[in-house]
Amino acid sequence: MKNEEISKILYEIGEYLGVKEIQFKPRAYEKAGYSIENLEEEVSEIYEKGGFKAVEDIPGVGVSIAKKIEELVKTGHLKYYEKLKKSLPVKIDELSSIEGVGPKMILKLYKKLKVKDINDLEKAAKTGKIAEIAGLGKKTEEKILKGIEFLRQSGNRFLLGLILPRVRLIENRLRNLKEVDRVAIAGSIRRMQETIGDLDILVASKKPEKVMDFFISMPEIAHVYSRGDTKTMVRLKNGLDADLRVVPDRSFGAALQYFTGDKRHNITLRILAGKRELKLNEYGLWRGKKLIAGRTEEEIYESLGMAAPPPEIRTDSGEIQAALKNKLPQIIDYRGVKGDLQVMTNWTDGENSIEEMALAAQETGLEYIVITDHTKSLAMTGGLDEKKLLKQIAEIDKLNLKFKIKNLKFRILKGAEVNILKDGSLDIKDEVLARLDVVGVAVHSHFNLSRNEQTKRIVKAMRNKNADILFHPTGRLIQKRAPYDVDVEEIIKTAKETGTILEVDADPHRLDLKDEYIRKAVSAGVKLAIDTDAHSKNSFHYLEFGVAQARRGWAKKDDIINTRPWREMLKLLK
DNA sequence: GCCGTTTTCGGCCCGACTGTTTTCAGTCG
Repeated sequence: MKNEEISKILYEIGEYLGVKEIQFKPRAYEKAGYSIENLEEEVSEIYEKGGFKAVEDIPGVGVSIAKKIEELVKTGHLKYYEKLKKSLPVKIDELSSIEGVGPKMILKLYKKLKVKDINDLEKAAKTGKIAEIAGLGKKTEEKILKGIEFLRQSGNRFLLGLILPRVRLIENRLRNLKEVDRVAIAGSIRRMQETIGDLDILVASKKPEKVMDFFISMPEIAHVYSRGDTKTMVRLKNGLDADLRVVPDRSFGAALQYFTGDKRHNITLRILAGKRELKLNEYGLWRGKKLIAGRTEEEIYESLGMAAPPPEIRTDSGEIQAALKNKLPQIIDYRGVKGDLQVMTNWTDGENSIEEMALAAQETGLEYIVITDHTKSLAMTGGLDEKKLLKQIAEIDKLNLKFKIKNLKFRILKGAEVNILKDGSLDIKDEVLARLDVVGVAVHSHFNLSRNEQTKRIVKAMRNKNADILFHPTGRLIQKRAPYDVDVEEIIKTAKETGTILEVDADPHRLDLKDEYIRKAVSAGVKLAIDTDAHSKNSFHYLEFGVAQARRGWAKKDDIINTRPWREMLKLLK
């Protein structure tokens, strides 16, 4: 049984216990579920290797939950869970995913109307039965119907890369408003998560009514859920929910800290404050009624005895402890990347010529790019064979000469995105690969091999003495395609052993490697490259998302090879 | 049910908004 399934069951148990109005246990199960969801290793493997004790060592898992996990791993099911489901036969995860529907309402709806799932709920709402229940009303009924509709049409989250330009537009518009003293985007966007659920905007102002008026009159607004002087919630036309909070300037830092999250980070921080007889809320850090800090985030963290961890790593996974010991990692800076090691051109499936790509890269501040068109077995892109590759090498030599004459300080390096065949061999001859500056290798077919076969295949490719970088190592497309089944631990091990670089693909649809694997690779001493995988001259700004991904994986400048000038970068390759 | 540089027992984040039960419970973030 996979971690994903185990954590889902633990979450569900938490929800059942919540509906049954049992105290504190729901959060214990939720915590354990979260912990397991974010484990790098499979619980089944942990159990196999270290037994019951090792499972109990997982944070948030004690004797009781460890026993349940043991039963799940051993038998594939859990009697306790089955019993809960029988005692309250409702699709609890389904119902609680509806906006406005919580444990209390689920219980009421089941007791009065025998509502078991979304379809029952929709029927009950449409026939006006919900409004008849004491404590509920017409508006609740409407809200439920709206919630169901939303869940059906756009239940998923938004890709950060697709939403960020629009968000910055709104941010700048607010910044230019004279009633606005300070503005910031908080939440998952500030943490630069791969996908975001909603938009949290924070404003410091002495005239909140004016700010709210302006906000709800913006052209992007589709619907206003609620409007207050401190908090307004809206739905944007693109389907994104947005919250605007207005706070006094003296509380701006506290609010920014609070709304940036994530939730676990904040809970741990508040408990820490409590232990020092302080109270932390979105208005500040307090000793009794005395405001200790609140104007800036920095002064809040400082008053708690630490530097502020970068938002990207605020996940309560060691950053607070590191900060308390003054050992926060110096993670890579957003301007730290000097070159792009995966760039496509119109020689295959890119839109622009080599020269156009080079000039566009230079405009965004890069010092060099590697041209990495596809190779011959990727027929749909018109992949290059040995002969064409040699021709491209000659073309790049010419362009570099041209740049030199023009006194342009920019270097185009020669490379390829070489296709890994089913058996792990490469589709370009070694003697031609040897003439390239950078050889990227990648899987583009046979995604459905068994874990063992897929891992062996990729490991074999990595062992090729010309294979410098493994591009988009797990092949996932966020919200579209799951990663292929591969043992990433083994890939990391092989990377270390062979000196193969692992890529952090910055394309917002890929962001591959994932943050947890980046952290793992970094701590194993494996070097990484952040590449845009650009197929057009307009895609170099993807670098930001790649850097964000690397930051979330605690990667430092030194861990990323293309933070170096190109000559030094090349020295780190095989 | 979990956890501990206050604790192996006694705690568990906390404030805003809505709807409805006119003084507050439920939900959310």
